[in-house]
Amino acid sequence: MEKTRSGFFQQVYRLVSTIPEGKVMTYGQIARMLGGRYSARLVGFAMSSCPVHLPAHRVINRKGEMAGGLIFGGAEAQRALLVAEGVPFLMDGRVDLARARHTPSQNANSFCSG
DNA sequence: GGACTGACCAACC
DNA sequence: AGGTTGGCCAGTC
Repeated sequence: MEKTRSGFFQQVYRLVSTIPEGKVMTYGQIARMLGGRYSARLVGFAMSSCPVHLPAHRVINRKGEMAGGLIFGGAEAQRALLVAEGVPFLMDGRVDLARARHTPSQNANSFCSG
């Protein structure tokens, strides 16, 4: 009955929903943290679905770029949201994963018990 | 009911 | 050092 077992997507949504402001996560990191390195594709696809109001704008690719979620209105809007939250960017216009990368304490269930 | 598609990443050579 | 391929899950026609 654990939602976490309902599906890989649920795990992604759960993890993404725990990303604080001013922080971002990469598909690979989420995928690897969930178990598979090849699952990155699912993470990206999970965002594409965006069935719920998830901070998908805080999820970007490995290079720090954004796919321009068709849900936000475009990569520009996507980046605007991150900038508004205070996410550090590089001169190239990419997210500074070096500082914006969010690293959960291997336990993103901080709200699970709550 | 079956096959294709879809915001990617990392190992292999 | 770079180019190519494999792989995961869910939704849709």
